[in-house]
Amino acid sequence: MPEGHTIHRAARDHEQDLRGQPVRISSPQGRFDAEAVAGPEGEARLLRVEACGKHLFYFFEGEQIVHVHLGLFGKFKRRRSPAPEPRPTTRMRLEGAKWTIDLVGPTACELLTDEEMGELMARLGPDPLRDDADPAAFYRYTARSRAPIGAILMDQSRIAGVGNVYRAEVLHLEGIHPDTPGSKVPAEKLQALWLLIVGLLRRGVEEKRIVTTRGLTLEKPRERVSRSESFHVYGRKECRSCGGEVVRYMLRARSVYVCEACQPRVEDGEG
DNA sequence: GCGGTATGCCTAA
DNA sequence: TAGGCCTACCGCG
Repeated sequence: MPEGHTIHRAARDHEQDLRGQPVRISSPQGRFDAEAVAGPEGEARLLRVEACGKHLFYFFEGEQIVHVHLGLFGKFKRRRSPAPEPRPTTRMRLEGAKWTIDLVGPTACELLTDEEMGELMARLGPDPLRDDADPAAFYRYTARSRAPIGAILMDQSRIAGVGNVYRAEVLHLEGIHPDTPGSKVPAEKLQALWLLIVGLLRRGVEEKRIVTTRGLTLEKPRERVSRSESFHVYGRKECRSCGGEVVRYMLRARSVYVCEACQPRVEDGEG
C-alpha cells in the first residue's frame, strides 16, 4: 500500500479523526518513546497532520513533531475507541475520543525538531500531491540526466511519492520504456508524465488504493477485482492493453515491469 | 513450520 | 551492489 497516496490519505483521515483533541499516545511495542511526546500524562493535543512524499508529520502541541515513514511493511489500523488490545508489534497507538489509530511495522516513527523536519523536507523532490509542488526541478534534472527514467521516478529527491507500482504504470501509460535515459524523454512527454502522476495519485487518495485502469471500480465492486487487474503491467504476466508479454527485471534492486510492445526501448545514443 | 515475497530505503564497501 | 531492517501473509510440505 504505501506509496504517496497512502500517506496523504492517512494525513487527511488522521486529521479528521484526531485533530484538535487530546490524544493518548503509547507504544505497546515499546520501541517508540511516547512519553517524550505526551509527557507523564500520556496525552497531547494534535494540531495538524502533514504529508510530503512518503513521509507523515504529526504536529502536537509543544512543538512536538512525530515523523512516520511506513517503509515497505508499515501499516495503519483504525479502530473505534475504546479499541481492543493492540497487537504486541504496535509501534505507536494514537487514541482519540472516537477513533484509535495503530501503527505497525514502520521504518521510522520518531520525534523530530522543527529543524530536523526541515532538513528532511529539503531532501525531497516536488510531491505531485501537494498544492505547492513545482515540477520545474524535476523537469530540469530529468532533461539533463542519463539515469533511466525508471530510476528517476523512484528517486525521492527528484519526485516524492512515486513508488514501484505507480512507476510501472505511468511509464506504461505514457509508452515509455523504464530504461530510457531521462534526457531522451521529450519535454512534452515528461510534462504529460507529471500530470498523469498527479491525476493517478489523487485518484489513489480518493479510492484508498492504486487504480490505473479506467473506470474499473465502477464496473465491479472493489473486493472482486484482484490487484493485478487494477494494473496494466505491474505484477502481471501479460499486458492488459495488448496482451503481450510483460517483462520483469531488476533495476536498482527493485522489480520493473514493462511491456516492450507498448513501451519501445530507446537507445542511449546521440540526439 | 519454513521460505519466499512485498507498494521502501539506508548504509557499508 | 549486497545486506539489513521492519511485519504479515501465502504456498508448500
